[in-house]
Amino acid sequence: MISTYQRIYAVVRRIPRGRVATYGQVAALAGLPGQARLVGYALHALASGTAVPWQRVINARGTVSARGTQSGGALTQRMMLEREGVAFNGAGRVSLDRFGWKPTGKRPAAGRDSR
DNA sequence: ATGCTGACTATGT
DNA sequence: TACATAGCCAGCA
Repeated sequence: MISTYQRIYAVVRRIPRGRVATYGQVAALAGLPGQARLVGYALHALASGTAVPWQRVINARGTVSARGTQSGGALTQRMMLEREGVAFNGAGRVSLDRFGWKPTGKRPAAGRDSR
């Protein structure tokens, strides 16, 4: 039996490397429009060992959300994303316009700088 | 069964 | 752009 969480994990697993998706985005794809909190909570409850690129899931602001415990975990996540090719600006934010994952398969044309 | 908490988002100031 | 407030669902005590 698949729980709501399993659904979220499935969506997150579909995020290609070098791309990031917002909680709201994943929530909508998982069939939970507006329930971004559940996505974050699901990832929090994510058991170690589960193959889910939770690191590619960030908030709508393009920043990495901090999780109560495990201080610095967000920092590690940021490092992993940079390793995949995701660039962070001085404010520690990611340009969703360039690295935001397009579930529709549509891509903002390769190599497109907006600013 | 009820109540609280939680990796969020949208809107208003 | 940043801060504050309201709404939402699932899991645990």
